[in-house]
Amino acid sequence: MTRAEADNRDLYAIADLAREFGISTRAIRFYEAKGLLSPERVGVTRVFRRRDRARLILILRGKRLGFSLRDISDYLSLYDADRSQQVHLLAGKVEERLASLEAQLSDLQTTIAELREIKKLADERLEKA
DNA sequence: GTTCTCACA
DNA sequence: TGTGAGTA
Repeated sequence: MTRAEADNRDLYAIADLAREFGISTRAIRFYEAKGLLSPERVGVTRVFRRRDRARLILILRGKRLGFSLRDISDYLSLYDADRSQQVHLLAGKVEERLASLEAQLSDLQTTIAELREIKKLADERLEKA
């Protein structure tokens, strides 16, 4: 199945989505258990529609950007309810995440500078010996 | 192949 | 934030 075909189809088994996105079926069930996904059922078997697939894409993107499942869940739950509140929440979370990353970057730069200084001193001692 | 639950890192 | 194992 090509990506375009996957995009147009409306019914997916859990294994289809796991394969397409390179994640485990366990992870998909885990996201459902956490309330991020709510596939239909045929009997006991999950049936995912385009909507669920779209949500899964958002989940994976959120994870890649470093957001918790809780954050992503909060965001997704506002999709139907209140879109302007959703955008508001997003803006806040993004700002928070940026601040966190910038703090990490700053810490890393401090650590790198310190290590470089140690390296410099060590190299100088080697030259004398 | 799918489901669920429990233990575990 | 998931995985492994056992079950049906």
